[in-house]
Amino acid sequence: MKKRATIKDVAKYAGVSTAAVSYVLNGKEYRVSPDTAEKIREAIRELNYIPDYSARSLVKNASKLIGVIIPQTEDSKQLILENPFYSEMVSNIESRLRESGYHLILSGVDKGESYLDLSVQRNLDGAIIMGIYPEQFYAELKQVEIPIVLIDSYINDPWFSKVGVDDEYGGYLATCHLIERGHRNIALVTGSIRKDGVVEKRFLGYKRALREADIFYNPDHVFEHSVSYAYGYEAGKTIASKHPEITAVFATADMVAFGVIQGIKEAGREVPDDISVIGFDDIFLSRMFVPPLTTVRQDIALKGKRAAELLLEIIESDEPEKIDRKEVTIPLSIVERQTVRPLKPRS
Amino acid sequence: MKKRATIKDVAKYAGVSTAAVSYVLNGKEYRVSPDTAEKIREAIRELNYIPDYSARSLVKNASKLIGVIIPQTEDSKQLILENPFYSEMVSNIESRLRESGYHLILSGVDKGESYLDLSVQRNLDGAIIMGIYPEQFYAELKQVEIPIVLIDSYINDPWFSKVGVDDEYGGYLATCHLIERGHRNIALVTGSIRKDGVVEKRFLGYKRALREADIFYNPDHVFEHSVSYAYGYEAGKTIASKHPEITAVFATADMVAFGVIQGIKEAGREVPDDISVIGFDDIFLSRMFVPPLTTVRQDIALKGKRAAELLLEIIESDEPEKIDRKEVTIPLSIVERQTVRPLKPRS
DNA sequence: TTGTAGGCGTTATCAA
DNA sequence: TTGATAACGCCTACAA
Repeated sequence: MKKRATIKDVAKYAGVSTAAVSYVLNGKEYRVSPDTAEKIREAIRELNYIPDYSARSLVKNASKLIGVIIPQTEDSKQLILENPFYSEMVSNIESRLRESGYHLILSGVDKGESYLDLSVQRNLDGAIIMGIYPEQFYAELKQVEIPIVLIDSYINDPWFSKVGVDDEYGGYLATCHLIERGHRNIALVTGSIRKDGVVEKRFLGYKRALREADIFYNPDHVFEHSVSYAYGYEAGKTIASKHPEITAVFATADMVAFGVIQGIKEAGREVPDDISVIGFDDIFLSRMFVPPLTTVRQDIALKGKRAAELLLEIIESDEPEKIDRKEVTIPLSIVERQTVRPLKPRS
Repeated sequence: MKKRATIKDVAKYAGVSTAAVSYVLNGKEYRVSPDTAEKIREAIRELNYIPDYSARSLVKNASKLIGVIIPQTEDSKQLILENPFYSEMVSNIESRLRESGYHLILSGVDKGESYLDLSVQRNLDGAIIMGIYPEQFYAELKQVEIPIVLIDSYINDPWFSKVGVDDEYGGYLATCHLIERGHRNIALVTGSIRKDGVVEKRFLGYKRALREADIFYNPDHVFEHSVSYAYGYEAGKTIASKHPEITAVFATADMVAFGVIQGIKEAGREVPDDISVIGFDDIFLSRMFVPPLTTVRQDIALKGKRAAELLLEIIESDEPEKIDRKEVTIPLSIVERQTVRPLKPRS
């Protein structure tokens, strides 16, 4: 195997010192005569020289590596990447990062494990984190002192930048949409309502909408378990078969909504004729679902892109420690498709 | 910011040399007295020492980093990760890799770009590549001389290991399934048929099945463009409205099948009552689609896992150059759900 | 069983 | 404008 060319080889080939080569490599050409610069560039081309980022990372203490963490499945094995919501975001993060010359290490984190290892082993320049983790997890992360942006998190710590949506408002919007169409017995189907999680906020929005409409909040109408198609399916069946009073459901994620609809059909009832369903996220599948899903739309691609940009902004500032942490909120809107129908003609 | 502990700090703290520390770090404890070993371990714990992989990569010439490449969208911006087929695979690759202490750099590669840069910059220990690229791309990759496994590729080069399915057979299976149920006018809806691509093989299988059943192959019945929901939708509409003779379609990917079905419905006809549809892949959505999709199943998770294992096997062998490249083929089977119906009672 | 020292590929300091 | 040379953090002969 022919050894790869190092900076020394280039220097020798061009008849200069390694320092000179390093200069032209790092945009300090002004430190070198145009003549030698050309010779060096020639040598680089000729030898097919490509710098070693490990060596660079060692001396510059910057790896051009960004960590991206996404939640894992319950059994804590696979990434939850199958959820289009995450993959769409990762995809956009990657392209934005690559555009700026950074690479992305994609990883899950085992339950109880810390991300400390990876981030210091690899000398990460920054990290983007999706999902909710134990407090402990964030505490450790802070110690590493690398810039971090949290996606969809309500962790309140000035060290972290955040991008998310107004989940409470989203929940409110969805529920109002249903209420305005005459529904009063509205179920909530959702993943587990953890303190300070997005789901809790959506839940809060749901309750606020009910309250403002003077509808009695009925705990029996909230179906809480996991954000998955499978659970939605279960809940849908239950609702359709055991809760004739329920005429509409708000599912806190599109994937869950799909399950709910399927479950309802399985139980022999129709959407939206018998029961209306509204989702949350507007993943690209929602458009192609049958029937197309009415949902609370957020711009997922934008979310990923903004997260990447926020991070880069901090990393590339002169004083990363000093720069203000930001919080960007992606707008929300209802997109009406075909899973919600007015219960009765408006009076 | 408190500096991170280095091996020197550990050595000093434990009152030994850096060599000793390195020994226990690298499983060569037999070179050290149990006593000092304990002291060292203590120091590591105390100082929260975590080795720097960059430095390690430099001296060991091994980065514990694996590159994973997935195709990009046509506009060559985002990754095609939204396609659940890919995300499911990536997810499984990641978990298998992490299990063995490797990390994954996820990346797309711009049209015309090479992957050379990334792989040598990062000193990748190996790479897993999905999708089809220009010949040139593979040629360059070979030069880097790192172990590589190709997923779903028909590139024929002993340097590359491969994991895939028997696509020709899959296409054959799908088409036979339709023929056996009395269909004779069977459309093929597919991404572009490139030489040596999986799609071409499936196309070949389709033709073989027709031939064996003495059905005339009608080029007007193949709809070839891109593997996307959107194109499937177009094709579905066209088929339903302009080709009354067609009673069944074989879509070469589930995502396309979804589009086809939607298009057919849009044109006012029903699946499977008017037209039967069979897909390919069995992504997890196929189960939850309405109606549940009949399709050619491949175990996507297994595919990712096997790819990772194949790669690790080569990397961790003593003589990576010598080890035999392998080709693993994931089995295929038809899973009958509700989008295909017999055209007429069997005679 | 232990420690010394050279080297991995870069960058950056400091003289020349 | 140049070029030695000392880091960076780690591993591994080689000596002791």
